[in-house]
Amino acid sequence: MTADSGPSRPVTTLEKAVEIVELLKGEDELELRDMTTELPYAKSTIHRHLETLIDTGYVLRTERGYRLSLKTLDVGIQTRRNHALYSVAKERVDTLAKETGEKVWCVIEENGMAVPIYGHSGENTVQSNVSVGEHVPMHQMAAGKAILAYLPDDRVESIIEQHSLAKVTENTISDPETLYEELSRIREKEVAFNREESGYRLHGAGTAVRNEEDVAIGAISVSGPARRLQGELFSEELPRQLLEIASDIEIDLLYS
Amino acid sequence: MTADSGPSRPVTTLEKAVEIVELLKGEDELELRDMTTELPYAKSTIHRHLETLIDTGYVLRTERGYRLSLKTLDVGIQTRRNHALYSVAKERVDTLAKETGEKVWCVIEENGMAVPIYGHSGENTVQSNVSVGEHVPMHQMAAGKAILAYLPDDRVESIIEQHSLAKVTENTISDPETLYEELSRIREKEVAFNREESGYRLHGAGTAVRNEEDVAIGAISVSGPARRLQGELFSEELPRQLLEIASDIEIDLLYS
DNA sequence: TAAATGTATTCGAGCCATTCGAACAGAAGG
DNA sequence: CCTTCTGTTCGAATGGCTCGAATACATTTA
Repeated sequence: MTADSGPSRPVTTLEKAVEIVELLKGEDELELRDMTTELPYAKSTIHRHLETLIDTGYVLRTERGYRLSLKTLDVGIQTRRNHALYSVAKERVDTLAKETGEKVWCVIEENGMAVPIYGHSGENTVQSNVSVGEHVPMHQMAAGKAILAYLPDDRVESIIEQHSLAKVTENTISDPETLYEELSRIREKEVAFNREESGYRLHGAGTAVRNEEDVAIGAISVSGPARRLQGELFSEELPRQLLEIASDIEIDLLYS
Repeated sequence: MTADSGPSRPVTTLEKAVEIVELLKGEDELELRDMTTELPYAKSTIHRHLETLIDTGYVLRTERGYRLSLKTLDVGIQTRRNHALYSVAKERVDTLAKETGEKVWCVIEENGMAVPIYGHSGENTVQSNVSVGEHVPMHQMAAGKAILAYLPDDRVESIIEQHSLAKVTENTISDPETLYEELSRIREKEVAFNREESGYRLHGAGTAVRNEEDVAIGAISVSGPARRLQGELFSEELPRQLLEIASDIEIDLLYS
């Protein structure tokens, strides 16, 4: 464990509030009672926290409980908008989705996790296994692997260490050695592939978007049914389109 | 002032944390120094809060400061997904945007404010003056007025009292009497119109989505350039489409 | 290179706010 | 009407938050 174990003197009151918010996040609404059973704090303590959260506008009182307000959505959307990659990638993602007919994602890395910050569906898009804002293990996505391929070695190591390589399908890379080989293969072609590694019947391809130092700041990926994403389209056509869009975005980022 | 002035004994530590988050929300990134000048707390206090927020994953340390992480986006998106209206309205909004070629919104009310929770652009959509998650005064939007028209009188009164009727253009309704007249007119036609009331050159039309007790739980609206949204299309065709979609959504909500 | 300036981070001590538990109120159900 | 369950209020105590000062670190200036 080389990872930092956090601040020496955390603000425990704030930690409690975060626990409450994360509890509410999972459910449509919760009663005070439910929270007292889930959290090791006195009923009155949680109640007072909730009152404060209501006062600040982040929690709403419903007929039979409490839920998070859409002020959380406002914060999230603003945070996304503040990302350099988002604004320049958005329209290009849209057009690529139209061209390919498949789901196109813009993904960034955060705390060692892959986070889709924007997605656009094409004409034929099927239900996908990720959604905006979700934090997904890097090695399970084409975009995540593409980013890993262009991160400093020590970062890659610490990410693997921190969140081990969980298997979700037969094809998921769960061995560090295999992953390292995969990453150098990705660097060769500049494209990462996902062949049913995140879910059955689903394929994906992604390319990193890099800064002036050649370090990944995100990735663009296309995902869809394995049945459609195969053959030359998958291994040649899509990569070409992805490399083009990534290059365009890189240029936009440099000169804006 | 009939509004509650908040809890008698708020958790001030939590309030401080919220202030920090809201400060970060506005900017791409902030240094600790900036925050000490903006907030009346000791440098070490803010520092300790930030450390805790980093530990929980909601704040990231950048090269030269701090910013909110995309965990906030995750929370916001989840909150939206938990909304009953969102999931049923989404696809219908998409199709209406395709049909009309204009921007279509799904809006709900929260704390007396109109909040667009989902928007889909059509073929000809122009840049709009609101975005997802933003909290907008009810009287400035077609959707907001449509919702107000189907809220209990006392709620409407308290909303007007709480957030007064700010003018943003010549046409914005800023007088309560005029607004009440407008609301009864909306109830007659079941459709609300916005004629350059939220921004110049922009028109909009919206209809409320109501529950079994005929109380608004949200609204669907179409907005676009005044030049296009006019004449019979604006006053007849769009309202017909909106009423249909709203009715469909109401049925979906009742039987699901 | 060193000094100087401006940051961030650590730490001790005091005191205030948080926390708890218990008591109260209010709703729901039998 | 009583019982049970959930939410709300309140006093007291103590433990954690806050502050300010001191330290460490980075960046600029002479």
